[in-house]
This record gives sequence, C-alpha cells and structure tokens, in this order.
Amino acid sequence: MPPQAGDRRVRRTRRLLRDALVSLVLERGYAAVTVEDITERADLGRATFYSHYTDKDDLLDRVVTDLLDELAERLRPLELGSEVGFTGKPALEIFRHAQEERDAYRMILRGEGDGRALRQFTAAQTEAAAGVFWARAAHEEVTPRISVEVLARAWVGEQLAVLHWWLESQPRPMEPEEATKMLLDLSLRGRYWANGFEGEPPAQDAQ
Amino acid sequence: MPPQAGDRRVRRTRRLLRDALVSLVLERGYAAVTVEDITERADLGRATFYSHYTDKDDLLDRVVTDLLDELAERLRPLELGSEVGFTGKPALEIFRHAQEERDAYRMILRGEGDGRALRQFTAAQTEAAAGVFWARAAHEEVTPRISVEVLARAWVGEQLAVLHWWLESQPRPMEPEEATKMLLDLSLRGRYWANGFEGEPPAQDAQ
DNA sequence: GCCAGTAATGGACAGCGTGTACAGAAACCG
DNA sequence: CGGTTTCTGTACACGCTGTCCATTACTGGC
Repeated sequence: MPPQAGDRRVRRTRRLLRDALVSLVLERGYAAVTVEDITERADLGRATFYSHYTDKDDLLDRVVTDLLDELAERLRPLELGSEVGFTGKPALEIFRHAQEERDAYRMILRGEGDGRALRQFTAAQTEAAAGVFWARAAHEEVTPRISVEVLARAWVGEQLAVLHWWLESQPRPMEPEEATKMLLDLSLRGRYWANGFEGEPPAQDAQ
Repeated sequence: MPPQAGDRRVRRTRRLLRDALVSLVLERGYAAVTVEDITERADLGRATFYSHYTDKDDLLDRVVTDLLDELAERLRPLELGSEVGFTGKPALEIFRHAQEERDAYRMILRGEGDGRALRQFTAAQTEAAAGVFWARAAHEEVTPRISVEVLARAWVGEQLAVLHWWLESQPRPMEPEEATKMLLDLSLRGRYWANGFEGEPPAQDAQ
C-alpha cells in the first residue's frame, strides 16, 4: 500500500517533500506550514503527500530519523578507535555533518515541531555520549566525580548550544575543525580556564 | 477593551487558563491541546478565552514572559554583589525558582510550542550570562580565551540541560543547593576533571 | 519497445478547530 | 444599591485535515 522506495518516482517525490518541508519551516515556522504549502512548493498534488506520510509530524519524524541514521553511519568507524581518548573526532564529525545538512540541523535545533525533533536528536546524542563516558571510565579505571548521566546531558547541552550558534552565525565564523577545538577546550578545561583565569577555580559553596 | 487586571474575576480567569494550559501541555503536548480543552479544564466559556488572549500562542507567550519577569525580579538583588565572583548564587536562584514553578519550567524546557518558549527563555538567560561574563572580564582584568558569546551560549546550554534533567527526574534526586554545586563544579572545572582525571587534559588536535 | 503494474493527480467530501460577534446573565467595585 | 465590567452560550464562516476514487502518467521487467 505505501509506495515502494525502489521506484524513481518515489525517491523523487520524497526528496521534494522533505526539502519543501525544511525550507518552509525555516521561513515560517513549523506550525505555520500546511500540507498544501508543502505540496505546492514541491509541485506535487496534495493527495500524493498522504500516500507517503500520514501527516506533517510523520514527515518531520522521518527527516530526523534519516538524519540520525546517516550520522550514526558516519560515527561507526570511530566507535572502537580513538573514542576512548579525547581526540574529539566524533564531535568533529557532527560539525561536518551539520555543515552538509545545514538547513535540517537548523530546523531541528530551533526546536521546531513542538521540540519533538530536538528531543529525539538530543536523546540519541545523550545516549551515545553516556556510552562513551562509561566505556572511558571502565577503560581508564577512573571514577567519575559526577554521575555519567548528568555528564552526558550537560555535554550534549553545551555541544548543541555551540553547534546552534555556529550554524546560525552569518557568515560562518570558523571551520568545523576550529569550532570543534574551541568546544573541546571549553568543555574539557572548564569555564574558569575559558574565562581567562589560571589555576584552580575557588571552591563552591553555592550557599 | 481587554479586561482590566485589577478585577478579581480577571485575575481568577487568567490564573485558571494558565494553569489549565500548563497541565494539559504536560499531559498531551502543546499541539494536541485545543482552546476548548483549555477552557473546559478551567471551567470557563470558550468565548472568555478570546477576551483575554488572541490565541493559544499568545497565552503561552505570556506565561513565559511572566515567569521571566518573576525570575528577573529575584535575581535583581544579586546583580551588583557577588556575581562578579563565582559563588553560583544566580544559578541557585534559578534552581529554586524552577522548583517552585516546576510544571511551567518543564513545559518550557521540553520545547513545547515549536520551541518558541524555550528560545525566549534561552535568549534571556544567554543575554544575562553574557553581561555577567563581560563584567567579570573587565573587573578582574582577564582576557577570555573563548568569545564571551560562545561562552554564554555553552553555559546556558549545559545549565538548562542539567536543570531539565533535575526537573524530570522522579523522585527529585537532590536539593537545589546540591544540584547547583554539581553544575558549577562541572562547568568551572570542566569535563576532564568531572570524569575523574587529575591535572590538565591532553592537547586537542581535533584533526 | 511493449505492457502490466504502480504512482501521481485533481476533485469532492465530512469533520474539526478557529476566531468573531452579540445579547443576556452574573459578578464586581465604590 | 446601581452603573459598569466580565462571563456565558450560541451561532456562523472559514481554513485545514485526512480520506476516497476515477483518471492519467510513468516505470521497470520481459
């Protein structure tokens, strides 16, 4: 019943619909885009939309899922190599991927679609990061001073914040390599160092 | 033409509508909530809604704006005191505020409303943080090693990630004071320290 | 190159939520 | 208490949704 992906017409139709969704959402915001807007921009009949996706949300979900699959595919080669160290290769790969799929990343990071897309993206990143941190702790025989779950969430939070800034800055402020280095310096050494201070930060009382 | 806020009926109506919005959004998600759902839960006529707010988005915006105003009011006393140091008082105040307004914060941090609420919240926090960082650099006569804008965005990113985790964890994992201390330790000292390592992190090549 | 199968099309339809209007009932404030 | 403001119920037009179906256009295998 759903069209077969092997057919050239199907591939073309889906590509057009996805591109139309992304560009329209960046222009007007997700809520302001109707199915008819999408099919009109894609130059397709409205009925065609419903033979591929159940609704707008479904289309968005598939865009995000495909993007995550593609990213996972790229990160796979790094899985057992340097990741236990701190080379930043996975982070760099994400910046590169985001550069290629800039509009889709911008749509997601803006939180379009009631944040569903961003939650999906964040959840995948957080899970991956937690896995790496856990493996690192086991491999290097160190005990994390802060729970791995919190560590992973905070890391993804600052990573996505910097990625978002980088993607929305016009003109592009730096190369993916520089952006990654900056992010890793900040994240690993901390804000006391990043602010320009030397040595250890003063103890926290957080009264 | 819009009802006067002084009237007791008006205060009651607005409070009911806001509470209804927040609880419904947490249950079903923003997009799945209709104006009639809101007025039904608030036990008000649908027409009443439109004499206070132009639409669902307007109501959400006002919830967020009011929350930000309330938070700013609480942070004001700290503005010229200890903020130049690293006491974490502003961060603690945010955790306390979030604890009191837990549901509203959860709605916002989930990115409901196409991320508009979260963007508004993030923008306000980022601006405030950038101001503090800038003042600190001037006061202590240090030169930030990373641009203040990026620093502010990354800080807000990790702060909101931890706050989100803390608010969604069931049961509440720790007191606001502990959560703040953990966040500040992580943020100021960095992930190398947080992971359990001693000394300086290895240099980044981020090839 | 043909042709059986599959996809795309346009038009029609019911259903639902929106936002507006207005007249009458209810509550407020001084 | 009385003048004013707010709340209520009802009604309406509108736009978007999701489905259906008969027709046309394209594709891939033979």
